[in-house]
Amino acid sequence: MIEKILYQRLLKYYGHQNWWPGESMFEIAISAVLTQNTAWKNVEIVLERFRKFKITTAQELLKVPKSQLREMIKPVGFYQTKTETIRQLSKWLIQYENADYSNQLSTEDLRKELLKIKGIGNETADAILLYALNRFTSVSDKYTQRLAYRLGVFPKLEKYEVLANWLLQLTPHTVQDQNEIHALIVTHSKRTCTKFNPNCSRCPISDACQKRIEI
DNA sequence: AACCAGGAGAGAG
DNA sequence: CTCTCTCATGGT
Repeated sequence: MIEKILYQRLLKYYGHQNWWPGESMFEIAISAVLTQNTAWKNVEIVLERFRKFKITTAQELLKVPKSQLREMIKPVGFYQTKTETIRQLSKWLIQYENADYSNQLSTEDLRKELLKIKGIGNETADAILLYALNRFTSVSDKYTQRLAYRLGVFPKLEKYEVLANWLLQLTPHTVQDQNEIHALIVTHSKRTCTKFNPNCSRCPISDACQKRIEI
């Protein structure tokens, strides 16, 4: 089964990804929102601005006037909605950090809280849980969806929950492995299979590819 | 110059 | 439940 070799193949070929590329819990959480349907390069522009203006904590972000915040994050697109989302997320992070019971809350409860924030959906919530809060969960996305389909794991493009469970079966049950597999799938998809290449000469899993069609 | 990028929400049917 | 629109900038 492809499940047994996929993780090993990707890891051997691409190496450890050392995700998430952020310098703090705050930066990782905020950038998870900023990168929604946006190229990471645009997120880097905004992160650099934040560092330049000393916005390195949730408290500092909330001090910035909304109008100024909108201008600062323009490069990532959807700047009006994302401004509201990162402000609400910042408020949540402050509450989370101040709560003594934060470590007692289950990952599922934290997930529900994050999903209440307008602008945070399944993928972003899981990304924050896994990469910012070091909680055990999986992060699925469109790349995972297409990859699983092309490998013949599912006969169609499956919904988030199904793919999230597939990822949990794919690797050992640790935070680090889920961290790695999602990063590997993103890296792999960006480098070789964003557009389907029927030759796939530099694809480490081309022999396992069953559905050779573009979706 | 269309098309996509490390999505999500609202509305229609 | 699934489909379709919308939000928006920056790089190919």
